Amino acid sequence: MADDYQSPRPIYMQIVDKIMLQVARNELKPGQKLPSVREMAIESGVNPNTVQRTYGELERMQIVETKRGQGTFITKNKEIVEEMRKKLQFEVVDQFISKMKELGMTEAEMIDQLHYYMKEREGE
Amino acid sequence: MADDYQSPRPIYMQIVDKIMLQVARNELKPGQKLPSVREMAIESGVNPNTVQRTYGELERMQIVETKRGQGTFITKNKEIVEEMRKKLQFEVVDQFISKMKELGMTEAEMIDQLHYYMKEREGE
Amino acid sequence: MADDYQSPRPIYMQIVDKIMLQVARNELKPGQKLPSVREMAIESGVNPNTVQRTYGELERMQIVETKRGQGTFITKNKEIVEEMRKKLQFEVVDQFISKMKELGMTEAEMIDQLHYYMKEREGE
Amino acid sequence: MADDYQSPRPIYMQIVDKIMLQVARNELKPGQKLPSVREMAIESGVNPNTVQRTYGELERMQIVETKRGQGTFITKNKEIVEEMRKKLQFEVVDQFISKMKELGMTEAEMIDQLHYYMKEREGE
DNA sequence: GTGGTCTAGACCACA
DNA sequence: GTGGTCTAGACCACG
Repeated sequence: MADDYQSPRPIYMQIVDKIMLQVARNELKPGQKLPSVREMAIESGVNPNTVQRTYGELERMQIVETKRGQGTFITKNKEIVEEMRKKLQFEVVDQFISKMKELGMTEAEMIDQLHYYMKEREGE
Repeated sequence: MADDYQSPRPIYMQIVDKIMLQVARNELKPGQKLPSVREMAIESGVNPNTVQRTYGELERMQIVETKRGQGTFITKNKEIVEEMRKKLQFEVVDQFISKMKELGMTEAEMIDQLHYYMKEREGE
Repeated sequence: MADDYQSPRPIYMQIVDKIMLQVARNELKPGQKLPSVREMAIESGVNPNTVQRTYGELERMQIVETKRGQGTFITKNKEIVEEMRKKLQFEVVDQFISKMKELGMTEAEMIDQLHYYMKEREGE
Repeated sequence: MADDYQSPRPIYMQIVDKIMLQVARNELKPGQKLPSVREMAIESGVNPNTVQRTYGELERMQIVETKRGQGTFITKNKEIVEEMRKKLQFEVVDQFISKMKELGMTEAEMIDQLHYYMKEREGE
């Protein structure tokens, strides 16, 4: 459903990405309950194993907490959420700068390119 | 050598990336001969099969031409090289914009972030 | 099995040809699962690597899609299948016309030859 | 020059093809002298080894005779030339019929296709 | 179970 | 010497 079997990115990580994004945008709020593994599997048209792995990964990152017998919840720890948000941003910007530098571009050129392609996207 | 065995990106694609970058920066010039499969294998510390795959991939992209018994050469077709260069740039910028938008940022904020992290990197 | 080790055409391409033909003749239908790499390897009496290459090639041609952990499937995109069918036909006819013209033959003569050799083959 | 380093067909066979065609069309006449290996190599922009192999192949087919110290000549044996001409034709037609049959086409359909693509080529 | 990558080592035709 | 193909066998992440 929201997953791409072709992409080189593993499906379970695609779902991780999606959830992290929803958290970062506050669409999923601290303390909110996530769908059960089975529900999410059906929703996403994916094997329950895959969702299990997604939740495991999110738990490792402390973005999510599993309460036995109750389900899986977004952490209430706002520091962690904030940290994650910053890390997401940082990674995007950092990767952009690194790659543009590899291509031999200066900061001014990066901004030029940015303007140029933003215009091309207008109306989206 | 220049490859990372941990990266999820396959080694043969890492070498593809490296060569494409060298072409984009004109460090590898149109018509120039690449090291033979065996030489490159030793240089890169990988199996010749892996390099073979790299060269095959580059040939599919028309960045490289192979002449039987003579070796593998950067294409002399400058249009293809230019197109590739643009595509590389576009992908980087496009991905940046998409991800930043997903994070809910405006163009002004993107440029802010860019400035901010560029300063942090000063001296590199 | 269905491959010819003497032919100048690589084995993996012979298998590609065979599958494309089966698709063109609708013996392999859109969405249908192909044998796993290992199964096909045994069926065809070749190394799994060789089949892997075959499937990779077919995927590049978009005739086949691979879903992680599930297997390899004929594309459901009927346009691509139809396009492939036409391309196969075109290539055969085009090559025939080109070569016959090189031999200095007119259209009438081509048809004559066609009739003549078709009769010779009767009963096949 | 007249050779294609990209084609899967070996260069020496591409030259063989070219010469056979010239003989079939009587552009090269029985008894006529071919250029020396060195001349032909320069003409064709190819390694002399490659031309050597070409002449060897043509000699094996008895289309050409080498007279020591004099050079290489098209055979005067018109039967062989005629046989070759027929064989060339046969192979083209035979391959066409085989492949069209593999695609599941009847004789009528073959002729249809032939007409169709001949029209498309008009003006060439 | 699936496909994907990699190594090691071999053989081949071609230039 | 060059690239191209193939086998055998291994390991991996993924579903």
